[in-house]
Amino acid sequence: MKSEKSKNTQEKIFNAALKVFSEKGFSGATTSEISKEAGVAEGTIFRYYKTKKDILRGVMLEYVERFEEFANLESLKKIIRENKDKSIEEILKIILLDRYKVFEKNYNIMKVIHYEMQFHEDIKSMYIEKIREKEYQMSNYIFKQIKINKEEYKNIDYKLISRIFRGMMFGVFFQRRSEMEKDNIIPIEKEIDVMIDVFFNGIKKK
Amino acid sequence: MKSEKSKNTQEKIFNAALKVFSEKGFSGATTSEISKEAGVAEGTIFRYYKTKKDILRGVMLEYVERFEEFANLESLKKIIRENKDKSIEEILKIILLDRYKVFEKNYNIMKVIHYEMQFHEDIKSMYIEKIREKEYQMSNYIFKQIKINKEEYKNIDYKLISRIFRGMMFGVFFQRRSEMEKDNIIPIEKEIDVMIDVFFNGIKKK
Amino acid sequence: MKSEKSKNTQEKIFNAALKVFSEKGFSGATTSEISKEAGVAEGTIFRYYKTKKDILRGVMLEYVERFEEFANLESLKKIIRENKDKSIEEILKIILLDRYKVFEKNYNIMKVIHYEMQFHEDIKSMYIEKIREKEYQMSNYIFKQIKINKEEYKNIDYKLISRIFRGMMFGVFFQRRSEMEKDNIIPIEKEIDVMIDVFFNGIKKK
Amino acid sequence: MKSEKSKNTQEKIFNAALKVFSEKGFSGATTSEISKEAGVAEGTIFRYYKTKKDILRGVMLEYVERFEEFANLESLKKIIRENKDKSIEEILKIILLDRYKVFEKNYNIMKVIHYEMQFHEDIKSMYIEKIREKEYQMSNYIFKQIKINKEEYKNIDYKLISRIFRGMMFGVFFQRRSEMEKDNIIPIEKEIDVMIDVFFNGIKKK
DNA sequence: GATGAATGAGATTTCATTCAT
DNA sequence: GATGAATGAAATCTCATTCAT
Repeated sequence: MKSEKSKNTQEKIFNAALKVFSEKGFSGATTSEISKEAGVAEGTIFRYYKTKKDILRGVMLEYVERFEEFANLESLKKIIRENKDKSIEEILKIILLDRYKVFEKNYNIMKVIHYEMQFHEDIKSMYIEKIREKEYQMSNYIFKQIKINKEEYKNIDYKLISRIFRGMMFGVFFQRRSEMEKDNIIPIEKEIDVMIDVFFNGIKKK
Repeated sequence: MKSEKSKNTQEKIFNAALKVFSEKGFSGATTSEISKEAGVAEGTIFRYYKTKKDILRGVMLEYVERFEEFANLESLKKIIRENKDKSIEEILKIILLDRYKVFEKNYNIMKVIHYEMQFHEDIKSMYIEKIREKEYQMSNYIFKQIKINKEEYKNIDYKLISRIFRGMMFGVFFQRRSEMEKDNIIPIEKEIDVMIDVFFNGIKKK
Repeated sequence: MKSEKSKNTQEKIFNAALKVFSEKGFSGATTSEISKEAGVAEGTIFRYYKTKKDILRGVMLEYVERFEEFANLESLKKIIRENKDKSIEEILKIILLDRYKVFEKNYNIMKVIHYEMQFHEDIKSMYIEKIREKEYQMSNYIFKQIKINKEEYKNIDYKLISRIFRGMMFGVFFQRRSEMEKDNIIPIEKEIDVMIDVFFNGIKKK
Repeated sequence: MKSEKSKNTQEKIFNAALKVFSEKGFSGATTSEISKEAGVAEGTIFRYYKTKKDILRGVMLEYVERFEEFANLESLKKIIRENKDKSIEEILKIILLDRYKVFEKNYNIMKVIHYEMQFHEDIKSMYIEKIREKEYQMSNYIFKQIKINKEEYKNIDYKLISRIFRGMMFGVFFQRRSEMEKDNIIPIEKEIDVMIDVFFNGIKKK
């Protein structure tokens, strides 16, 4: 029976930890800094998380939860169904823009997990099972649809196409974030537009 | 006057540090583990590097050195000149395959620097100046060439095309490495082939 | 909001550090020994002092504080005022005896600071500003009074007389302390008596 | 059979050690810095001194040697004999000026020994036996002479007078050295003049 | 529940000393 | 004799975790 207040405290700790992890990395973060950032005593952290590592597990669980909310096959199918009148390109542009916004909003949590999973087997296997596999399912689903449409599109292994698309998408997204210090960056809408246009033009028969 | 012996010791420490950094991250690595891995006393490390952070700087310097060796505008131009009879697609396939091999060989050092630059301003600014800018120059150079060839290619801002291409390339490369536990992974040659074909088909006029 | 308990811990550490510093010198002292002497864990020291050097700074601050308490121009003037009926010699005997008692009580802290200021510029400049200058002001004040009394005293530069007096006083004080292993040492009262008598007889006109 | 070269090396090490000890203290000095200052390899030090502590013992021995050269009862008596026509004040002024010059020349070595003897019993007992006792003997000798001259001088315990005189002398000498940063310091000749005049006037009968 | 002082294991770093060349 | 690379014990310092209040 979590009280309002204690829920609030846990949240403060979680947010503080996420901030500090994303700025210093898990190992570089100290519970002392997290407690200061959260505005609680250092000991309080350990009433909510048994160990520092446990906070990281909490971050992972939150990541999975958020991911499942915004990225799942059902909602993808729903979007496609609801936009039957639009071309697949148009639909994907909508999806990617949405994904980029989610990406931006959840950048810190993603960054932390992507970095730390290298060093923590439990985080890694959970990531593969709960995130990566879902990600692959979704992109595979899209390009399987296209493969069916044999007349218009080239006959390329849909899994390979799916791989390249995913690589391109995340490559472009991460590249944008790594250029945050630049001021004349191109708008994301324009970049997605061109990315999708080139890619789909590329996989079409002439 | 570095003796053979001492050069050897420094190398052992460097390699050990690189290995441990890539397995545990900079903060998660301990000088004790590095010394064991290198087969030297812990104190010996500090004859070669003033501080642990200094080892990371050494890794960065080595990265820059290696990068400048294999990735510079001159050698890129040379490859293009030497392959004048081949199509731009063919040339890029050669370049990308080469880059992937370099990427694989230098994966650890790249991974370490890409991750750690988030947490160390000095590493980050050096990375931007010495690596990223050069990378951008090179890909921009390639797509500027194509732009000139107006008849065949669509009229898209070459910098934007260059961005998307780089994103795709690194996205695909990193995706491969993050899937190392998979056994049925597609050969890199095939993946590059399709990637280039789709991308160049995509930017051509119909 | 320092609790009683933590104030007590800091004091234990301070006293232990002072003892060990005075027995081994700053560089020769180890935080391990200080912690044992203080009866706390070694790590506890660093909750109260950021670095070992910081403990020395703490010692310096304490020295200044104690010095300002017992040695300031106002209280000197007060003593003189209150003893108007006594001769200057009698007054100075009272002052010197008091100073010697303070000297004995604060011998360790004085010794540590006097020695260490040679090696630490920050300690030295603080010493000069906060201690030596005040010391000079006070002795100068006394001998300026005497100078005014032209009839009785020789016409010697009061600053020079003041210098020699200070030198004699501290020389005698330190000589006593450096002979602690001797058992037949003359009582301080007698030594001060003779010192003052000789000195004032010496500066008087015949 | 010390060769010229090796004698030279030992001397270089000795001088370097003395310099570094006087700047950093014995514990604060490192053999690495001494070797750099001496212009020899670190290992070379240990061919001439078994341990770092041994260098300090060497410094002590050198101090004793120098002291015995310039300060011994025989030469004191000789000076007095040779200046029979001069007053005791005049003779002491000559002696003190000479002692101050020796003091200045040997300041570093004195400073090091005076500081370190607190922390090293062997150094301390050697100091007491070889230096302090001789020092006391000499000043006692002088004031015993004066005591004999009962008519002119007050009847004060010659040992006490001797103590105060020594305290004054070293107090004044050290005070001068501790004011090295000042530029308008009074000449030593003048200070000695006044010091002796005041002191001897002070111990005379009216 | 919350606090924050205290802990102590372990991390980084220093440095006198050794020894192969 | 001289060198300086290597050592490892010990020093300084950090920090996750505990626990009395």
